[in-house]
Amino acid sequence: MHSHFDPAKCQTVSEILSRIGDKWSVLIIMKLGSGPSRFSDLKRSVVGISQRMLTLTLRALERDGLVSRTVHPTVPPSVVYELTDLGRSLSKPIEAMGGWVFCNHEKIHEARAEFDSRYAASDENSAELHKP
Amino acid sequence: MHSHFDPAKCQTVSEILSRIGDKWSVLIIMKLGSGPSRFSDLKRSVVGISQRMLTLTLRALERDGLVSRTVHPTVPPSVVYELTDLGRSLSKPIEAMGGWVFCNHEKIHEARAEFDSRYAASDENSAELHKP
DNA sequence: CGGGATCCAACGCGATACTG
DNA sequence: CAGTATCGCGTTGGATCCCG
Repeated sequence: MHSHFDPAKCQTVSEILSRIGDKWSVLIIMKLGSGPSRFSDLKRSVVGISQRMLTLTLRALERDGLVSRTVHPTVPPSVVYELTDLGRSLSKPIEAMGGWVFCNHEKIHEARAEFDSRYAASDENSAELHKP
Repeated sequence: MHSHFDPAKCQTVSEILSRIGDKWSVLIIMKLGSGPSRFSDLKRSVVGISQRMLTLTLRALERDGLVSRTVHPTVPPSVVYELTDLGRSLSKPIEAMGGWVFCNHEKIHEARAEFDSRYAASDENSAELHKP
């Protein structure tokens, strides 16, 4: 049976998807899906992330109960992040999305290329050469 | 065996998820999942969206080949948007995400409440940050 | 009716510097 | 090592006006 798209459910889905669907959350969840990581590990694995965004995203994920944060009071402090049960259960639909993207991203890029070439033909000489 | 989270795949997934995971795309895809809609229909169904964001989001979805745009040259022009086959296939993993959210959003809100109350104790005026 | 163009406010996010 | 604090700019997105 198919679920209908009732408005209330949609908005909740949208809200959560906006949260976990941002650029960095998915990458972090995917990385943590293969095991716990320390802060520096994450920073190295998630290429291009700033320490600020890593901290903010981790706190958001922790706040949502998807990631746990464990501080080991060693002399150089080490903090280990790990998916909670909730976070691990989220990995499944994310993997489903991942599978879909893996199967269809070529079609998307083809569609984009076609769309762009069609659009560029009618607007090719309006490229902005000067900016205020 | 199941897919590991290899970096290349993750970044592609992240990119697409960022695109379709934004606030409005999901709502529009969900709405179109129940059948074709005209521009005004969508504007009315997707509560809170501005005509600008509706236009921009629809064009992005069209560019990605997820939505088709059909113009009927009637005297009052009418434009009908509809999911493509690709868009319909995307509905499935989105529904999977939706199902997960539907089952777990209470846990998320509980986790947030607990996190906020714990955090508010040490910084009581940070509660104001979450208000519109 | 559908949507492009423009102005402007808000904030997301990176870069940098400083703590414990 | 694992953050926090501050600044600054680029992008996002709403409001408004106008056009086919």
